[in-house]
Amino acid sequence: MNTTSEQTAAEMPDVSELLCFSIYSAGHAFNQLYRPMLDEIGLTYPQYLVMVALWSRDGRTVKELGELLFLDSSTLTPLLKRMEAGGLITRTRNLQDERQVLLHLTAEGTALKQRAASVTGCIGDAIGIDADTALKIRTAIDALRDSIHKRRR
Amino acid sequence: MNTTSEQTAAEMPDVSELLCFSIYSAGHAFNQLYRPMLDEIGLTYPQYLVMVALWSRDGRTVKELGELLFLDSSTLTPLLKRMEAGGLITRTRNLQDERQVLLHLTAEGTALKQRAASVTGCIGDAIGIDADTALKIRTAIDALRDSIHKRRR
DNA sequence: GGCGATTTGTTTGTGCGCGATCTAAATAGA
DNA sequence: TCTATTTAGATCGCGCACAAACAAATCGCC
Repeated sequence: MNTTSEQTAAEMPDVSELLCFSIYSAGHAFNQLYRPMLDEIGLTYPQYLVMVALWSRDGRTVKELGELLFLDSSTLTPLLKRMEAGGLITRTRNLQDERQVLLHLTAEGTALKQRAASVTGCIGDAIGIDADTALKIRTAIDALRDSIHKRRR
Repeated sequence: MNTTSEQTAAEMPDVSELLCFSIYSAGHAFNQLYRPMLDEIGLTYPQYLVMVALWSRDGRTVKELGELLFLDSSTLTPLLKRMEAGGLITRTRNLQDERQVLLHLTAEGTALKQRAASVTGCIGDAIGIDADTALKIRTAIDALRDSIHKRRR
């Protein structure tokens, strides 16, 4: 008996027993649940998250948005360009610091919030759990995520 | 007061309050946690899940694998081809039903299990939660995912 | 002021992930 | 038997997601 990788074949758990797989597949399920509703307002799921972030506070920088969504600028730049091309947001350099790009909602982007509100409501109905249970799950997962991020530093 | 989308601006929750976002970002965190370890054995995270599935039962069809992992053939076919090119698995048509493709581990693919065992162990240490808590989270998320899948039928 | 280090965002290349569409094999029915 | 339907995979197009490499602006420090 030792602590190296010389383990018996029986020690590899089934894929369905991995916590990471539960989260992985639940993420896909949410994506698929949102897709048809978001299709109707012309958003992808990550774009929807960007809009939610900007609806709550307009004029963020790419970096701020990335820290909020845990996404890299190399993911956000093309995504934001597509949203700009779609007329939802504007991307302008900050005149006080030309390194930064400021993100602002257009009138169209702001107006979309009303239509998106019903999507958010539908999701709540669809997942079929009460707010208290949802909060408990969310708290546990957020703690897990933050713990992982901490260990990656 | 009515039940249409005419809601006040205040009703859109912050992105960090969305359960779907917690799962979305935790999924990314897991992916980033696994990546450096899986890099060393030449696997991506979805490829690792395929390997775990085949280590527990070899000779699955693409369809069976897709049902287990909740992935479409349009995702799996190219992924499995890359794994075949990498010498981890073989893809052969089932002679009893030529529509099916059987997936079998190569000697190299089987051998990789030993090295992967330490990865799975490292993850357990890294996330820093006890098995009981992990099981509770997993059960809740799995129920959520299945509930979503049920409503999409 | 000048210059190296840091910060911010972009580009590039690779690999998912999925809807839509297609092909071939198997099956069901008349 | 012969055709219609179903099933299993493959292909295509698009949009993430991220590492690595890059460019430009700013900061720190003299």
